[in-house]
Amino acid sequence: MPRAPAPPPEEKLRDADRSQAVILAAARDEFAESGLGGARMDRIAERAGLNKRLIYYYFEDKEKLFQAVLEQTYLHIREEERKLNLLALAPADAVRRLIEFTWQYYLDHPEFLTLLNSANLHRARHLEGSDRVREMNSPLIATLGEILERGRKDGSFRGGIDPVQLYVSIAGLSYFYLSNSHTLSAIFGRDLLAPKARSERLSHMVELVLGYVLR
Amino acid sequence: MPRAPAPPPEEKLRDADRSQAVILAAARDEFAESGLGGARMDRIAERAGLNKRLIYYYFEDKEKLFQAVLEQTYLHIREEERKLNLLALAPADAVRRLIEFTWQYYLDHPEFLTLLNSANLHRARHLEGSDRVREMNSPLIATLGEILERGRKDGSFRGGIDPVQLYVSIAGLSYFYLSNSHTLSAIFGRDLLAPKARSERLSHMVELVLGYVLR
Amino acid sequence: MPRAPAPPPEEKLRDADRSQAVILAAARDEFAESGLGGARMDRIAERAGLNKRLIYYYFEDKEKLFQAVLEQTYLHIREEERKLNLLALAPADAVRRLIEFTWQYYLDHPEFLTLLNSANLHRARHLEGSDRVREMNSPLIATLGEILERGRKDGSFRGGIDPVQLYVSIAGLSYFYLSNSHTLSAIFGRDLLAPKARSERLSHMVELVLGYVLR
Amino acid sequence: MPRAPAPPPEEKLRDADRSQAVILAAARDEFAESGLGGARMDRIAERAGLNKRLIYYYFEDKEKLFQAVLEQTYLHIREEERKLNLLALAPADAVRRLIEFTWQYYLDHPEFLTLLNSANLHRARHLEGSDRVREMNSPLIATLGEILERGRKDGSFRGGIDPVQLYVSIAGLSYFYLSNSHTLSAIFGRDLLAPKARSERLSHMVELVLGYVLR
DNA sequence: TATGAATGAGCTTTCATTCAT
DNA sequence: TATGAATGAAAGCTCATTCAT
Repeated sequence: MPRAPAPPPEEKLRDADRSQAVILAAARDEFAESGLGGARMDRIAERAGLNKRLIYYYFEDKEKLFQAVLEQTYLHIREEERKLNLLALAPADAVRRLIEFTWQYYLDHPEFLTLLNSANLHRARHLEGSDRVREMNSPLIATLGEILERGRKDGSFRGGIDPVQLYVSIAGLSYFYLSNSHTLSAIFGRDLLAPKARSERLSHMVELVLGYVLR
Repeated sequence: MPRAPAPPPEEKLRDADRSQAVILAAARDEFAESGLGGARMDRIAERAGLNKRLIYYYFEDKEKLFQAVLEQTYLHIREEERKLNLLALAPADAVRRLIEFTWQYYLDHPEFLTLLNSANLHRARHLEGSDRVREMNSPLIATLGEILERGRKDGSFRGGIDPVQLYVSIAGLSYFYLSNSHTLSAIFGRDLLAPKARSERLSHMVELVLGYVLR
Repeated sequence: MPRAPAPPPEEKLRDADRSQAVILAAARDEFAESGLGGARMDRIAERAGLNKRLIYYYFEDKEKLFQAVLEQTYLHIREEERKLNLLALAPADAVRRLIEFTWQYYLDHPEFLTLLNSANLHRARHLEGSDRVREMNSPLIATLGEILERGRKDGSFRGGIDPVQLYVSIAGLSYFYLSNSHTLSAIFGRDLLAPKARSERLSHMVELVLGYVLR
Repeated sequence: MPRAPAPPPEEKLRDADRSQAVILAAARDEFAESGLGGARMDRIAERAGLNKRLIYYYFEDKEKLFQAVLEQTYLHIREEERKLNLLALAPADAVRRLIEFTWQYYLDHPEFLTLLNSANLHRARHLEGSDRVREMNSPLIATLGEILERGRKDGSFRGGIDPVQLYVSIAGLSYFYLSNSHTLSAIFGRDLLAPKARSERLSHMVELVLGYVLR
């Protein structure tokens, strides 16, 4: 037979994994650029350099693929957050660090914002029943709760702060600014992504949040 | 919007104006529910109770229709904000009032959030070159600037606060919570839209912002 | 009543005629540019500066309008031919004159060519049953027959020439060259509409036809 | 044509090639019957017995499909002309043979006429930049030039005849008669496609052209 | 595991035509 | 005579998905 000898099984397996990873990355980019409704399976295949049929082979359909992308996306940011090792810092430093990280992560991963928007446009139906996602996210809240508790105990933080509320606020302050930066820049006639504007935003957010949590 | 709304000569709108208004309302709902990519011209026509062809007659194509919806949407919230008459209040009350209004408006008009998301997914290309939108939005920032200035002068507010930053923060705190409420509820396993959760959120936002602006 | 007094009846009538004429001219241009299938009633109305509904009022539908354009077109060329007063010329001069006229008329009225093409694409169903068209065209053949007969009698022309065949040949020699000039120019890599090319073509045609009819 | 026709590895065309060929044939018929504007993609698919989507898969859009049909059409007539092997005949016989062939080809392939008409209605924009078409057509002119040259040298033909002019005349004499046969039949009240009329036309054309080229 | 060929349903848009005045 | 508003049908084209290998 004219075909080259098949690669050893481990390598074949790796190819399969690699294909899935390549598809996921391509899908993430496409969904991020065009939203769920605007994304095209054809383009995802093209981006991945793989046959369209293969996407269906691995991910069943477009919705499931989007869900896989979402899960992977959450997994990534939560892993990065874990690496911050916030509990090793003084409470105020930990809060500041979290704000800085969130801001920088959103800046570095604009796809995160659009993917979340898409997920929410569709009422998070892609997350329903995904226990994995909840498990992924609870450690962050637990950590933030611990930080707030420590701050309260050492007298630096005010009491009664809900870690979920605080996390949502920290995320929202960066998220809205960046997610809507095009609209806001057009509306206010001012480039919100210019370097100076960025650093001013970060300062503002840190002052705002610390001004609140510090007693 | 292709035609300036002429004042109706009689007590009833002319059919043409009425049709355009009906189409705009239907389009707003459809775009809000499904996003730009997911919206269907068929469904917009059906919602409007009018022939699909008429939409093209008045609005040229889907993109232009979306743009018209966006402009009308901004127009509405800015008008409502103007009615608040914030400059008649004491600075701290004005800020609190703006937070409360923003929160309540987003709650009452969930379509505002999704429309903005869609606009941003498409990098605000629907607003580019729309001078009208900038003109609509600048008075709000001017008002907020005046409030901050008054507060600083009477000694109640800290100085150096950029009204654009503050506005973005106020909006973002409500926006993220509500826009992502489905995702967040799923993630944190807690219904963020329950009445109690809502009022807690509002308190949190007011405390956060006032804790920052008040000297 | 707030309306200006109606214009006197003759002027009104003239307006009606004028509108019809304007529509016909607009339709002729549109059909000539885009063919029957590609012509748009909207564009015809726009070209005419009149309401689309009026076209239907006067011409019933697109097909009938095309038919009216065709008839008017034939009427025009046959009238021009009649003005040549060919019977006042010597036979050979008359034939030469007819060739020159045909060539120049097609050059001046490119719409004539495309209208004919459209009519033929649709198998002349727009002319069927149009007695007017036959009546219009028979005088030309009669005239040409008379010229051939005179030439034969005075010994300058060969005998046995069918005037219909000759007319078709004269028309075809100009028609194909001009009607297909774009295609032929592309094919032969040579601009067939350049001034020199034109005069060469006319010489060629005259030589070809006179070389045949002259004994 | 999007793909060069690969020689089939087995005796049967591969499905892809066969599908493309079937689509081309169906498109040729539909365009010939209805023109470019009047042709319907649905009907082409139906004629081909294939899914409409497949047409777009292979030919991108209607315009490109028309272009592919045009190229194939030229290819065919030029191939048939080449098979005539005109250079093996005496000059006068060669000219007569070309006239006869052209006449018969147009009779046998009425679609050739309407396709050309459509192409010219659209100003040959489908041929622009198609080097292939020019390459296809130049050999014919070269051959005709050689025939004229031989005739001149052996004293039978007059000199100074431009092969392009002669070719255009030969084509035009048949083309106009057949392309406009419906219109002309209606106009002159005489069936130009009856057997007797046909043979008279052929005689007329041969006499006309030979009467010119022969010294 | 991987692919090119093929499809049905449905999309946005267009069109000739008619309604109401 | 003249018009702006409105429409049903159908057009070109696209999409997620499946077939056959």
